[in-house]
Amino acid sequence: MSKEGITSRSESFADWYTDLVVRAGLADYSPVRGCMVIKPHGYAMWELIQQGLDTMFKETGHVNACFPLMIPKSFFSKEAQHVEGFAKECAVVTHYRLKNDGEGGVTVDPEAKLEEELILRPTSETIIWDTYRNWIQSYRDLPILVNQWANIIRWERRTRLFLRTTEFLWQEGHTAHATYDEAEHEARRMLEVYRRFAEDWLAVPVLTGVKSEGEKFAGADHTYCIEALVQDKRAIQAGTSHHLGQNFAKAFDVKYLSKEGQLEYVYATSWGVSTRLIGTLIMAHSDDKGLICPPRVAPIQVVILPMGRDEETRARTYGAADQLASELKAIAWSGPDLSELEYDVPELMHPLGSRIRVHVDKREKESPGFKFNDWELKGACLRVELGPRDLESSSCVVVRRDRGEKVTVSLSEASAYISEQLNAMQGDLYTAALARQHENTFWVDTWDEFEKIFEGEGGAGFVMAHWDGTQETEDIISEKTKATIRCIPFEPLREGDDQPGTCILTGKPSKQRVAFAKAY
RNA sequence: CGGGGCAUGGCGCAGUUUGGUAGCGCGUCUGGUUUGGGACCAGAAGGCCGCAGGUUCGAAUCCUGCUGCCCCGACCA
Repeated sequence: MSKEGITSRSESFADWYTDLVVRAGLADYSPVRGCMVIKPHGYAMWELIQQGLDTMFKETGHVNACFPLMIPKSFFSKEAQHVEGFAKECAVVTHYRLKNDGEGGVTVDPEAKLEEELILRPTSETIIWDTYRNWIQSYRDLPILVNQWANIIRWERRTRLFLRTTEFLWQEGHTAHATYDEAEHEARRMLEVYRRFAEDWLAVPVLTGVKSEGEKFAGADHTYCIEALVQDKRAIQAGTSHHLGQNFAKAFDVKYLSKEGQLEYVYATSWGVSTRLIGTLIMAHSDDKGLICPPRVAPIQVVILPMGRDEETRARTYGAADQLASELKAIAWSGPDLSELEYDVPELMHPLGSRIRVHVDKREKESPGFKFNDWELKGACLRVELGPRDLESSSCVVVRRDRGEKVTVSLSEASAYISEQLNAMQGDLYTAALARQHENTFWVDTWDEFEKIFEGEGGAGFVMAHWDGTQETEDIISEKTKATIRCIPFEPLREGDDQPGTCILTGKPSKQRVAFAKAY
């Protein structure tokens, strides 16, 4: 990485990503291995994501709560399936006190050993279902629709900023229902919320579908997911929604008295997205100059750069910049109306009302050229240049981050133009990403071709191919090609995808094509 | 858990082969000139060379041990 700019994507996609995250001031490494500091600029993106999703959760009838970070170890033996998935990556609290080691440091006090060790939550199903047992007696107590915004600890071997860290932020919804069908509806409905959020807010098109047995959450009956494709043609799981069946109700003995007076086990769902969404949108849209951020989740949507050589000129350009900024701040901007896209969500979900997020950059030490590059790196959606030449003609120069073209606009029309361009950029980013997804989705019918497409390093896009439905075949395929089944899509991507065929590897009968890809 | 790399002012690095006053760039601070695509000049501050031993008159440099981080594989959101 040179002192100016970041590693290019063509040189090394992985280095590009890390350079971007660090240099754009989104996050940084911490003193603890695998953990990151989310810096204000990156955290602002997370806050916008939270606001958008939380509104949608409220509109679908959910309420927020917060459960403890530490979970008794004994809870983990209650549900064997679930433990299998996480046991290898749990942090354990064994003591509750330190003492002086006599050499100027501290040491764990062996006298302060916990009677029962505590697990730092890798996910909260166990403690939540232990709690739900007390909340649920009759059918009148159902459904329970609770979400929590929380941090999670998973001791991952290999970590990457935002994509996989030891500690990360997420939300986890945990719902309880009287019937299988109701839980099924909930799991599907929340997946649709995720799809809508990914597409409308993050401008990232996703495949929706069900996970294969091998890829599903260990404690689930079945798992749904949204899968995105990023610029290096790798897939990334951007959100999951699980139908947990009665697994946790049985493990924690959660029963309700039905209308008919019968004691029945409760059905459950859980669903979550994490700070990984930030990594996803970075890899989906950004370029070699830095972050390209969809306006809806951009901490700074418009940056105004007033310029001037001398005090007198600056007084004038600063005045004009402040004036424009206050005009923009008065505009209620919540993003384009994408309702024509017709989502399969019963509840009306409208984006938050908000104001245009604008910043006037009055740093006098930095040259305009430096500021151009700096804001391109940081992902301001629109840059407004306002210098003496512009004031002569009562205009300004507006540059869209994703286009880079300089457009001269009169000051009287600037705020309306900027508002329009934010809408346009939100839509254009989605369209571009969708085109990229289409260009990188392939239909393959022979094993030779399948192996060839996944040859070499890096991703190869989505490959739609037939699969005989067995775990063994899935394992062999991933061993040979590094590609995994990302999902079994709900809807055929192309006509005939949902028709029977023969397995790409074994030649055995296949019910439908599934989406393969190399994944993050 | 295997393989590789790295550890030197705030950041990025050189110096290590062949031991001899700790250097460069960026950033920071001061002053001045600048400002439409990463400005310039002058001056200044800032280091237990990851830790612990050892060899030596003398160690960033050689030897031994340790620790940490990053990257690549197997496992995972």
